[in-house]
Amino acid sequence: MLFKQFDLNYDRPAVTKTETGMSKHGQRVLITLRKMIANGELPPGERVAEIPIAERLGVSRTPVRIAFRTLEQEGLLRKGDRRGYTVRAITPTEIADAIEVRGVLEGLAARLASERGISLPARSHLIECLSTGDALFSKGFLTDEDMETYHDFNMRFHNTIIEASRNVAIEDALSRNDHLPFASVSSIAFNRDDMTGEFRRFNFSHMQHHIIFDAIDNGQGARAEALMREHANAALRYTQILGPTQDMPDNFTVIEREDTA
Amino acid sequence: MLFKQFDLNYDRPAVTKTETGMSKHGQRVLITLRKMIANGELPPGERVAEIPIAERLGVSRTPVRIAFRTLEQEGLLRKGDRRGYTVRAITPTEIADAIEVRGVLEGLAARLASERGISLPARSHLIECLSTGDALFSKGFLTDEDMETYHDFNMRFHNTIIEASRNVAIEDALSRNDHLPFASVSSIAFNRDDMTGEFRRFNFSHMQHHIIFDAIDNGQGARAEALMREHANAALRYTQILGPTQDMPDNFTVIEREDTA
DNA sequence: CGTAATCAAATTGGATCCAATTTGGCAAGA
DNA sequence: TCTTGCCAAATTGGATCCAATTTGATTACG
Repeated sequence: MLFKQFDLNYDRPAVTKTETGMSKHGQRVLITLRKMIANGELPPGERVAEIPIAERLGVSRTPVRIAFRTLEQEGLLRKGDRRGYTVRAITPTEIADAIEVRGVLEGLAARLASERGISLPARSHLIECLSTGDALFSKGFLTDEDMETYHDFNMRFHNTIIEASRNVAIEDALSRNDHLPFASVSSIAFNRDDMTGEFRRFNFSHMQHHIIFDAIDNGQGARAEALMREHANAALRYTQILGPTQDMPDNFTVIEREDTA
Repeated sequence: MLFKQFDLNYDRPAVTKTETGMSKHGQRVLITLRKMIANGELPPGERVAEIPIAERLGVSRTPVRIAFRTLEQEGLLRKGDRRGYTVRAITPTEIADAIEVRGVLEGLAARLASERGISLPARSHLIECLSTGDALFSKGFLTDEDMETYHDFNMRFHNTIIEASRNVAIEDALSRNDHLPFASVSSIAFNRDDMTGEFRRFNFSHMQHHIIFDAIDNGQGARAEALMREHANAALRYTQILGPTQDMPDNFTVIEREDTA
């Protein structure tokens, strides 16, 4: 997990995570390109060629070629008719679309988890996530560290329900959204200058978690589905914050999970 | 589009479609590997290495490497912990899961199309698809050529609704399913030895198309969504036909669209 | 002056070579 | 006989080279 400002420079030497055993260059190129697209360093509509990118990142064309295909699959690049790729525009509308899709898919997961019943370990895990949140919000305020805690158990809460659905296709369908900024649970943003407002916002989200669990735990599939759909709208706020240029204001902090795939 | 038996051999010299301007080898390798996985020529769980596949297909390792990444994104391959890829098992359960996801996503598309209203050209296109079907079924029986016609307008009907939703994320989320056999509208199968039964089955599907259009055309979003979800279950039949070995009986004919991406 | 044709530069895809890492076997010692 | 360590073979990823295709520009001709 990463805790950072949004507008940091991504040109750092990428020292982290050399222990994975995976190829160094390939992963780094992929992650770097994702971020360059996400923050507009590669403007939407811009044509990207292999050679300039390879030189810019200091690698050969091979890992760049691999990364381009992957980014095309992820929807971040679009291949032209004849030659080359262009950066796909990630507009607030597209993010809102992706959030709506996520709500529907996670709603399906919640309904299936309700109908099929969740395992005891999964249930315990969800309860643990809820308790962690209760402890957080019972203080009456939120710190920056609390936000990281929230981000962590929020992600686990959602992933647990997706697993509990026992429908592997849901995770596959969601994996595309995971690479769009702010369209998945793997990234949240909050305004450091309005922590009171953010407390109320995230507390509301947490209360939704409670009633979603209640619905699932009582086998109320339709209720769980509707609540989870509504819960996804909590992320719609980011489409209001982000302008057309995708500039995140300086007083916002972004927490996101480091992409691995 | 392709009209063929399911168990033909895919080792033919691949003469078709040289006019696309796209790379010959890369596309062919990708398509061939998809089919080899789909029909079990590469058994589930089997470890696939670059060199044997490259030699088997008569190309160098480069296009195979590209194809492996794409197939991993599509969910047909899974990469091992340390090295290599393994063929992901495509069980009837997984196909059923994917069909359920498709129903939910297309249901969302139908609801959005209802709520936002469809354009006049899209409406005309849907009506044209319905008329084509009416002409087909009014004969009282179906021929093999009719099935190809059905497959064609069925695909266009569904794609038109997805476009009419004006939510681009839906198409992205569905694109993964499109590569699973029988999980998308791009492939249908029918029993040549029971064309009477198939007539009734596809006629029912067509009637569903009618009421889905009616719901969309009247702005009944919830109804359209529910109907489209139910409509997806028509594909669930394939999970009954396909055994655990994914063997399609000889008396079944499969119509599927040639994969391009 | 405009249009078409040809040629050069750029870009992409495939093949091959090289380095790095892992896997598996074989041998030696406890 | 079992375990451990080392070496070789295999596999993968990156870099470079080569071929094919496209773009665009310049020139020549109408």
